[in-house]
Amino acid sequence: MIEIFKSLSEENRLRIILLLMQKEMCVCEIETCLKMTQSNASRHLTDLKRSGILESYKKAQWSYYKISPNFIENNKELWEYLKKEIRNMRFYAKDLEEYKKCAGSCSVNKKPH
Amino acid sequence: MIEIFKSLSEENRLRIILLLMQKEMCVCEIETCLKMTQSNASRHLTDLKRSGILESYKKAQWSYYKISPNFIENNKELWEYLKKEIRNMRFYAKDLEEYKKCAGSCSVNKKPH
DNA sequence: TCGCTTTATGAGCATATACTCATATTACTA
DNA sequence: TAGTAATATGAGTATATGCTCATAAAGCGA
Repeated sequence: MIEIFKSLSEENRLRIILLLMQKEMCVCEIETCLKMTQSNASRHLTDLKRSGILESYKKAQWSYYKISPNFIENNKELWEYLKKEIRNMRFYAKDLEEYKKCAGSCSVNKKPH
Repeated sequence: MIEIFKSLSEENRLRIILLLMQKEMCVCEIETCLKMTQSNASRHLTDLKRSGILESYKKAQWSYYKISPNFIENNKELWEYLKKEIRNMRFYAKDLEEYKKCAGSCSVNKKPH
């Protein structure tokens, strides 16, 4: 439980969670949306994964991260609390706005096929 | 919310919360129960109060701390989660044991009256 | 009043955390 | 095959955190 609370007590990690509440994303999308360095995004994602809040899988050269269904299942009250309270965070509106603009900015979405 | 999570992500502060779930206590009782220095206990209590989790009042030379009813009211899901999950902490049984032994150890309870 | 108890807090230290830059690895693509 | 994109991670730095010892303030009681 302490590891979970520790992960949740950092603004940039909560911002990542807000994005992933919309849909799963790869590192470079998150990095772009939140305007953070690749290194920093990757480290926060690793942290959130280690505490069990996120899961990830690889597909070609991309690492996709998403909220862990297992986490939600095992931490129902906390998850409800988080969903409700994250709306009061100062980054909420701005980051959701940014999400709409930049989701799909990753080059995987730009290929003509 | 971040301040709350930050307060909750430290073992000694969770141990204090466990004690205060039983009943309100003064600093020196907590200090004795948890075998921590007076300074350390006081600082953790100040932290928990600042994040809104605890309230305190003074009575003679004692400062009594308790879980803030307001906090519980405003953070219902989180509180339920905490009550449930704190049972799984490694300090749970031991500290409750200690609580039974040392609650009331404070000199205010030793007066003849 | 004087000494004791309780509490809060300043100072200092060791460790943890968040961040950046640089680099290695892996996978795709021209 | 060479180059590009995406990702993870080592190294280094600045700041935050948790702890202790020492001290100050406030209240009680002999």
